[in-house]
Amino acid sequence: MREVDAEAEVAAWDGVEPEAARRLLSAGVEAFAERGYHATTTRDIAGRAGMSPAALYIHFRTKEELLFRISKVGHERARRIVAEAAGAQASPRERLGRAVRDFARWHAEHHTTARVVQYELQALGEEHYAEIATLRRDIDSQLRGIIEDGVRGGDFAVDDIPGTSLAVLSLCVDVARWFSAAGSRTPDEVGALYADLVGRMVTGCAGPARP
Amino acid sequence: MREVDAEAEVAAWDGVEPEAARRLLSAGVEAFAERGYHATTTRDIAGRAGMSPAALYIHFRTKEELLFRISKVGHERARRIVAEAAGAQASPRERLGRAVRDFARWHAEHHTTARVVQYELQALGEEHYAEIATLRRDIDSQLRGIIEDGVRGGDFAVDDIPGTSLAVLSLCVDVARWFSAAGSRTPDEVGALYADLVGRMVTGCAGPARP
DNA sequence: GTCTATAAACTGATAGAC
DNA sequence: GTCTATCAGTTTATAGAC
Repeated sequence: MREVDAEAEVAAWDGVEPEAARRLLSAGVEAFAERGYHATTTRDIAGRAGMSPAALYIHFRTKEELLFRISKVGHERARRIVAEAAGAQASPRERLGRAVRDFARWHAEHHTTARVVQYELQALGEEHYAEIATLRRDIDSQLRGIIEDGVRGGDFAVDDIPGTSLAVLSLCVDVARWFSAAGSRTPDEVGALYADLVGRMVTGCAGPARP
Repeated sequence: MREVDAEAEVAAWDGVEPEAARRLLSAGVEAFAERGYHATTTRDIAGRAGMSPAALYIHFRTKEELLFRISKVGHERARRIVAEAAGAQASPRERLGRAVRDFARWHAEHHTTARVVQYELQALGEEHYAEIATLRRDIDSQLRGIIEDGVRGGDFAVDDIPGTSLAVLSLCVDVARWFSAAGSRTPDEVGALYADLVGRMVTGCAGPARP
């Protein structure tokens, strides 16, 4: 199980050269997700990648830069997922469903990477954080745009658009915290469940037993 | 603002004696929430409490024990909030609304404490973690119980009860991550918004524009 | 109970051989 | 590019004076 996960995460560093840098990024994701950035030592990362402690500094200037590279690639992937759903030729309800399904599923399937992406921002330096924050704002506004479209067109009944948008994003992001590959739910199931729940959240109605 | 927050958090350690231990717990919450457990030094905690580094070890055996005390008191408070709503004499819809409103509001109002409670579990030792995990399972089952009651009585239309329960809990917990006292929402407003959103989540209906 | 001083271990990062 | 060896600084925790 662990090795399968590690393989899957290695595959995500397609553009990175040389191979040793990819191994270090993959080892970093594993270690940061497991223990947190500050509890992880450069020795641990290098060891997981099968190298000496010094080898890390050939490919990354500092431990923080390794984190930044992980965070950047992860955020770009997450942004693309939401942007593709938001830009699709479909109704707001279908776009929202797809955005939530794919975004939540990504956080489940890549929960190790997602955990680092979402919960280790604190450890980034000021300039690196600013760069990541731009990506995060874009993800936020893509999602809010879908909801705004739906409300404008009468598809959704939402009172507090920024609040609902924030809650939907928060719901999906937190999948990274609780999801476990050993648990009873597959990433696909999480995506389907969450798309359904969010669909209900944007639907105002006087259904059964609603006062 | 910082001093007001600090005062508010100090008030939470009512039962703890002596006063120096309360100051250390309060300083620990502040520091852990700001930088994370592993990035916080015992020097920093003691400094914030106006003491020398060695003074911490008079009141706590280790830094981890300080974290455990914070985590335990926080989890007990959170559990009580959910249990009181779950045990109220009211309809499932009212009990769920109250549970979500109060639980989400607590995570907003006490977001520093809640951040430590929810995001520093990793740093606990094995035995301490096991003790906390019991409290967490209880919170989980209290909430699921409300939803089960509602489904049984026909008040709620929920397909996946454990999944919905997990999502509701996750939604509320993650408030601690994003909530900022400087933001535009008050804890009361967050509670009201979340109670509304969760109310919709458990309502199946063929409302406006739902396929 | 609190302080100053310090032990003992570990950490991120570098130097220089190969 | 990678290694071994190591520096300089920091960390948790303790010893002993007051």
